[in-house]
Amino acid sequence: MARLNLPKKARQRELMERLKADPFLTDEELSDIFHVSVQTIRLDRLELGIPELRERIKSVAERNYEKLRAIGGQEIVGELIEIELGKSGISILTPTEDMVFEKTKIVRGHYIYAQAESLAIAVIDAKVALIGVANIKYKNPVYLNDKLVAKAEVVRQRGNKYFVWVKTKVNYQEAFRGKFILVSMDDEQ
Amino acid sequence: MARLNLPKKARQRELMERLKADPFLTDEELSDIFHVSVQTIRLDRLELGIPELRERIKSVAERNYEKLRAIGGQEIVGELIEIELGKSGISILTPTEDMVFEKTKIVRGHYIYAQAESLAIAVIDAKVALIGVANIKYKNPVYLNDKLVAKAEVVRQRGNKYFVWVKTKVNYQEAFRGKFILVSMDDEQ
DNA sequence: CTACTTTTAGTATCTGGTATTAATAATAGC
DNA sequence: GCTATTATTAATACCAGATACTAAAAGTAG
Repeated sequence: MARLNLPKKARQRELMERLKADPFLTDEELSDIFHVSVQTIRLDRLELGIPELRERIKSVAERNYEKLRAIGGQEIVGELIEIELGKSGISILTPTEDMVFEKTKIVRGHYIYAQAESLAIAVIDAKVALIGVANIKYKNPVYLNDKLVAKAEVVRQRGNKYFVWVKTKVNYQEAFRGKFILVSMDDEQ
Repeated sequence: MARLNLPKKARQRELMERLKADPFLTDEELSDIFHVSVQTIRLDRLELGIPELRERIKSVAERNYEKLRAIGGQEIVGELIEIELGKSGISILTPTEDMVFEKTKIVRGHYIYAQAESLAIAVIDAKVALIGVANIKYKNPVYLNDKLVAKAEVVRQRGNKYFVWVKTKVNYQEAFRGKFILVSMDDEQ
């Protein structure tokens, strides 16, 4: 057999990329792809510090389990660091790689929006609240690793309608502001 | 030893819930929790049709690999089904369990927003676009499994500014509308 | 006490590895 | 050409977390 293929370094580069694209490949599948023995693949992984299949899968699972919390399932996007129910609240969100546009590293608007919206909902002292109308301005682009500090204030309440202002700052500079009108859906009318 | 604990049925119910909450538990850890032997746990899993740890982790990893595409890393939230660059576009999003409030099953606003925003960006025929100002109205609550049809139209263009209206309908009824002002950041000014 | 269900134990086997040692093949140096 | 070095393959022992199967023991109901 011998190696009919790539020299070591090139193979290892390829290997890294392959696994980045698809972390679900076993050593055996990889050995087929590169036409080398399984042992060679293992040696390569060892040199490159790439963990075994199961660990890779596990870390994908765990990472995404957290991501769920970040944007998906949880009640609030960002970390709630202060709250006075019915009055005001502050939350912090540090955008990660997956929240930005690849080319520009500018944070996708809906993450900023999501932080603001969920903060607005959190400060309302009611069982369930729902957005009615939102009026929004994005002032400045926000970049990867900028720290988004959102501050919400309830400015008016009329019946089951709440008017909440949320201002988000990056380095004390306003990056976003939004006016949310929330409708409480408490069972006691 | 014997069983100092739950009868079979109750244990199996508990087991299901435990694994739902934390799919990373091994049979051995479970046998500790319930004070039964590993074999009993395996029998339970067999009866309940719950796959082994590795399969569970794998499915979490795979599922969330897709979810990443849904809200996180990808360029567009929802499925782009028609597009005329610079003019209009339509996208469809069917909200899943993880996009709704647990109690009410109402879709969290930022998913509706994200669909609209990303559609607005998609219709602009420019390398990178960024939200300037958005003016938004949520007309009606949207529920789990409702089919969100978002339609975007470029209504005006001035220099590198684009005005895009996005209307989202559920069952031909308007559920959301938003006005987006996008700023193109093309390198050819 | 017997019949049946539930639980536990034990053994063989599987996958996808780690870790280690040793042999073989390829390539470079001179 | 021969040797030193590097790269590759092979072989073996071991591990976690299982499946699949058989059998025994414990518990429970009639």
